Amino acid sequence: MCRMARPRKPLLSRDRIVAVAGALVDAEGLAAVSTRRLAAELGVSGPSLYNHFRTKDEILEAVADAVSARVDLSMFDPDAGRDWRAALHDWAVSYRAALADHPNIVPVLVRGPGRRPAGLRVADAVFGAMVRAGWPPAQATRIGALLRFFVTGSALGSFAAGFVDDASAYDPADYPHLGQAHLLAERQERIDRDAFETGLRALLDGLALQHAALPDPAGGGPGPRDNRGDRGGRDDDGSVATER
Amino acid sequence: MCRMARPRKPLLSRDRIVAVAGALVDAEGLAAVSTRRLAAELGVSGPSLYNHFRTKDEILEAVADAVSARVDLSMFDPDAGRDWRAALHDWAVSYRAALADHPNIVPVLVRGPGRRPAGLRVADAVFGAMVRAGWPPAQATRIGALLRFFVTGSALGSFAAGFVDDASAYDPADYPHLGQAHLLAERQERIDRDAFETGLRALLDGLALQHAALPDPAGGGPGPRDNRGDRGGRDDDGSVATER
DNA sequence: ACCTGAACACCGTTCAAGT
DNA sequence: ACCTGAACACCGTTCAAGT
Repeated sequence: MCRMARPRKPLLSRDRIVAVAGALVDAEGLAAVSTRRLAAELGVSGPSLYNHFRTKDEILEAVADAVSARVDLSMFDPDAGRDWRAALHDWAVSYRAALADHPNIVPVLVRGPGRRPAGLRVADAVFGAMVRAGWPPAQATRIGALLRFFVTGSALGSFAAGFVDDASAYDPADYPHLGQAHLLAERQERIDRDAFETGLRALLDGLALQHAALPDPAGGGPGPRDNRGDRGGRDDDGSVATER
Repeated sequence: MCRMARPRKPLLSRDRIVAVAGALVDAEGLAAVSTRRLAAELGVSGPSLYNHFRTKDEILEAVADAVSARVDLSMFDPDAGRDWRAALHDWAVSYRAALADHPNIVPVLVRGPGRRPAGLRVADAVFGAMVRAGWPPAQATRIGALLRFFVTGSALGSFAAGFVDDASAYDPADYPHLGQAHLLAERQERIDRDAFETGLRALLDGLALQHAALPDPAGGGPGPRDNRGDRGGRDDDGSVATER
């Protein structure tokens, strides 16, 4: 009966806030998350959240980071025995699957890894593995970036999603090639997945051509060089000349 | 002096609203666009906007469409004499440039072409040109989608943007490969552009391998088939078996 | 330290009223 | 037809007050 202002045991924790916020985003979308609504879901009043996060945006960032943290990175482990191409493929597939499981948070996620720890762990793992595979550091940076472009783009901007399932919206005189556009809507997921697979294969095929054209690594050893721990750190910032 | 409720000449038009909204988005970002703020910028009161658009979101969609409309599509014109690869390259570059000119509207743009006319014109142009170049219709659909994934992903989710320009945020013990991370921030634009170029080349190289492996088009004519106007329209919906 | 209600300065949208 | 002010049901965030 005692309606206290503060219970002996804290009602909230960052983890619980993030878990409930994530569930709410998944169930009802980003727009459903207001501080008042989220607080109600947690059984507290709105301003209570500000004891644990500085802004609502920080809460959403934490939700996004939790999703990023679920992306498998084990394929970049040197002990996993995956070559760079197989590792990139597995990573992209795992990355896309994680985003597809939580599509509503993707708009937050794509704002960049930011200070989110999981985003940084990903960038570090990709970079390290590509350098170990013989890619110049500047190129390793680009590969991490461009694969992220492709995966997040495929998770966010469904191409087929645009085609509304309403044939009357499309006058064939305006769009001579889109007569079947309304059919595309119902097959959206299939098309997006096929486009993702086609694009990923093309991307990896194209990168393989570039990798094959790489000069032998300095020192001329037979195996792939492994420079964990002793990179000079002076050419991993993009300062290496581009090759075109 | 007469403060009339309605002037003899309308104060607003859809075009003027879109133009001012676009300028506001460019100058101060999406968050700065409230109906009241936009109306003030237009010299009217908030609710006036609802005489021209049904929702605020429709206004933003129109702004996004205006940006889409500025993407060059002339490279897909059969008279332009560009092969499919050169046309895709030029389109991707033009597309990215249009988005880079108006980065703040990109989150709206990536929600899909929707009913926006410009988005549909783009999809139609790419699809038509790819089919003319001999790609099976299902594959032509995928190519449009996957290039859109890559271009929008590169415009939205800057990889380097995540690295805050503050070395203290990165404990080398946590991220062994990111010692120079704070340097990345100031080179963000360069890295993103290089990653885009590297990825685009890889994508096109990879697609060229797939195109070269295509069986000869039915009918066995020497030139690329041109089926403008007489596609059956029954296999452009993704029903063609994938080749993996 | 952690939660509360009240309050501030906003939102998008509706609507009756004006001309 | 097109614009207005008033109003409704919200926002994110701050803050003094409680324990």
